[in-house]
Amino acid sequence: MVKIRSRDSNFDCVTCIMRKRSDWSVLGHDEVTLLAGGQSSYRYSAGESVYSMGETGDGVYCVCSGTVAIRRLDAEGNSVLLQLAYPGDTLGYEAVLTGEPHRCNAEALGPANVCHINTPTVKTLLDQNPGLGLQFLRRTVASLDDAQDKLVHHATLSNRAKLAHLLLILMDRYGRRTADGTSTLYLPVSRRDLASMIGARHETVSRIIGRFETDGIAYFSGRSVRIPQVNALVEEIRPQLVG
Amino acid sequence: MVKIRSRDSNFDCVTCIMRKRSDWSVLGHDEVTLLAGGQSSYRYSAGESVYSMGETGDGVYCVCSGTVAIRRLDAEGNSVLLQLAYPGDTLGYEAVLTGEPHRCNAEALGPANVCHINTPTVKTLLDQNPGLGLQFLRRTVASLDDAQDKLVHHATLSNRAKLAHLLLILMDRYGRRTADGTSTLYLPVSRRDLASMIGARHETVSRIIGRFETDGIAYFSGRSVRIPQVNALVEEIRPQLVG
DNA sequence: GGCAAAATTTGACGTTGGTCAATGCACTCC
DNA sequence: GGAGTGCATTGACCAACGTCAAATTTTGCC
Repeated sequence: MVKIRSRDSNFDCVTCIMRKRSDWSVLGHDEVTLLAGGQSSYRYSAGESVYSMGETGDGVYCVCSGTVAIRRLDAEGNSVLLQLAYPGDTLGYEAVLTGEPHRCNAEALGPANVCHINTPTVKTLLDQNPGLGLQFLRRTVASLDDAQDKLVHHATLSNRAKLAHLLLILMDRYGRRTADGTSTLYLPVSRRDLASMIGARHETVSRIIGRFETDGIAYFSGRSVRIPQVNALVEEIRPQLVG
Repeated sequence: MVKIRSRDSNFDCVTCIMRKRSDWSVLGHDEVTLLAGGQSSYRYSAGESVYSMGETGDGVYCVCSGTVAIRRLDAEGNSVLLQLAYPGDTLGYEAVLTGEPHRCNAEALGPANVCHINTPTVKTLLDQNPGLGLQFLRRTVASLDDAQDKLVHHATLSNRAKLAHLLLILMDRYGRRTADGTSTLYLPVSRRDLASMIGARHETVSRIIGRFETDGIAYFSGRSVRIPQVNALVEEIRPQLVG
């Protein structure tokens, strides 16, 4: 993780193009100046930690580029990948709001620019502009909705269906349609993370992948995936409770 | 569901003792008056619906007494019990904030008093008092944290461990310690709901209950549960991935 | 480029837990 | 009081999936 020099206007909230797509879009001109004053930009490499479970929240983080994985570990060290954060997403505000330590790890999955906004600045802005809190609230409600959908899926879908569903979600962000109607996808995560996202073991994911290939549904090579018919994945998602 | 007459001071926000334990505790005197003006009290019987998936949110609901179950259904009609709401909890604000229809059903599990606060009043209060939004935000963050913990449990615990864990949680609210060190518990939900809460089939829950009894861990009779040693339940919760 | 560590795949095996079906039980409604 | 309805329990069966272990590939790092 490297700090980016403060005067670089490519990494300044005032000019940041991500800001308009983020929670901070509700701020007025003076408030953006205040934001810029409490902000520092950092460059992370793949695998570097943005914050860790148990640490005290010392501010919030705003993703400018790259993908950040939000993970939670249980007592035995099993890691579960709960969420992928993308440019425009704000992270770590839970700890600032509750005063509790972070409940998750945040880790850059690849090269990523992430800005830090210190706690005093965040609290001042929250007090000053009710819209900012509502924006955070809307985002948190969306995350909650997402988590609850996952709970429903965990309760009703087979691992095979859950993997198909996850591939469809990843398609939205990482997929490309090629001319002949097939789609390709470069996975942002390892097989282990894939497994933890659907609540299965990584060996099981390997086997499901094998069956997807024999069934002609998706072909994997490392992190590249080729999907001849996206609809075939949709067909896989049928609630049918299974071991 | 029966409307309670408006002038009954036992069901008025100004005098409501639940208010001080709820999100609305941040309101000032004038704001409470405004709240009371936009509020109506209702009495629900067991099984009655407070709101349903797909309906447009026409305000928020505040639980005064009783327990309200928050459920989500999937496309095939499988119901998953996501949350139990207790006196002081505010429900349905997600739909008001996002403008989207309700994503869950809310249903009284037994006799319950629930107040309704109409959307204009809620929006006025949110604009007027930034603390109210922050209060909602804090509560939503807590719900999200809870949902994510469940996701981790679904990914790492066996159904038996999950049921033990659920019983411990229900003990906190519905349990009683008797003189001789044993504890008793009256379940607020059916076996089916119990099953959906841990992501298992109701037959599986029946069998786990049978094994808890042969193992001397917990004895079930209808919705009554007797637990000789609460610690025995804690022992059951060990992450060990399993079928 | 080459070594070490990590990730992935594959196999064999046992268990959990889902499916289907039958029965018993509790409650409500005429 | 009897029929009807939904819930719970139990049994038989087996497919899905976790566990353990070993082989193989990929990745990261000097």
